[in-house]
Amino acid sequence: MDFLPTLRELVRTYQAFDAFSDRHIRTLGLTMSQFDVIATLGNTAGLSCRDIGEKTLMVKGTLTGVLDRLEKKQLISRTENPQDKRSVLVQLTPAGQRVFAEAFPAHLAYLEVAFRRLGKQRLATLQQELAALREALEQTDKP
Amino acid sequence: MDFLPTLRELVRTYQAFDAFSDRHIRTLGLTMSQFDVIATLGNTAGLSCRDIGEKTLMVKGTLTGVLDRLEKKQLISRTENPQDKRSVLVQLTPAGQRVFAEAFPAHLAYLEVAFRRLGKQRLATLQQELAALREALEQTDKP
DNA sequence: CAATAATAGTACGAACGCGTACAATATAGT
DNA sequence: ACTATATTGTACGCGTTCGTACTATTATTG
Repeated sequence: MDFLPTLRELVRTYQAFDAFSDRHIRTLGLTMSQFDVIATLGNTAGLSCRDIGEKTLMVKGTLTGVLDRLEKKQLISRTENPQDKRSVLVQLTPAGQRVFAEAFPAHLAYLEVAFRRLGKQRLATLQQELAALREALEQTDKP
Repeated sequence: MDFLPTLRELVRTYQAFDAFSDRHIRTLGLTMSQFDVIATLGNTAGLSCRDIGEKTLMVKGTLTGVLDRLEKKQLISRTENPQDKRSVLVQLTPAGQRVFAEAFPAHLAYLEVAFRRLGKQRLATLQQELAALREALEQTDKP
């Protein structure tokens, strides 16, 4: 049973990251999910909900609401996709592109200050061990 | 900017853990938060909301709703604390204790299968690196 | 001792997050 | 071509999460 400290640390660290990131994003008038969508749409010609969901790890049901609120803020637009009338083309509006151009680099810089404290080596180790845990979790489900 | 892969892995791994844990807990008719509260109350003579919040990392506003639903399921009781009439003594009911006695060991065993795949050494490393990141995040906020 | 500040919970609104059900459209299989 | 199946997005309900405001009580302090 001595995985419990690691489990607790995973939860605590994720929560610390989430709070840290959130604190900055809110100063920009966005939520994390909204920022995530804008960051995903930046430098693209538009994506479907399915694509956005895959990249942001949101399920489609969640995405609908987030897009609704972004649309109300006039940061994104939804247009019909002529190739496939089931799907929707989601794009940044000019205002959305301005937010992206400003908020995205600012947020990366903000995060980098914290992450850089660890140093390249420790970041690499952490990534590797996290991936190992994730694979263990995913593999344990399968069979 | 090469902390991004580590950041992504943190999010993915946490999400994988969350989904993995949740899948099992739901089969017991509980949510993660509800389980968390029951696990915290197990083997105690009752705790205040404040105590529970500290251990589960929930803010009090969140806790109220979770406790409401546990009370409706008759798994916990809320009684007045005579020493301090502001605070409330939250305890497991007999039914709650039965759920604790059954669900808690079962869930630990379920989690252990996945975590054991990593081995003691890697778990220790992961815990250590996570803690380092958390401290970096917390320190970056302070000044 | 009275005024003020701190603390414990609850109430409430906004936004997620997930699962399920659903309508519209596309793709396969026959 | 025609039906069965799959995919895309939305609708909706339940539960969580957070922040803010509020009530009731306890501590502090002038």
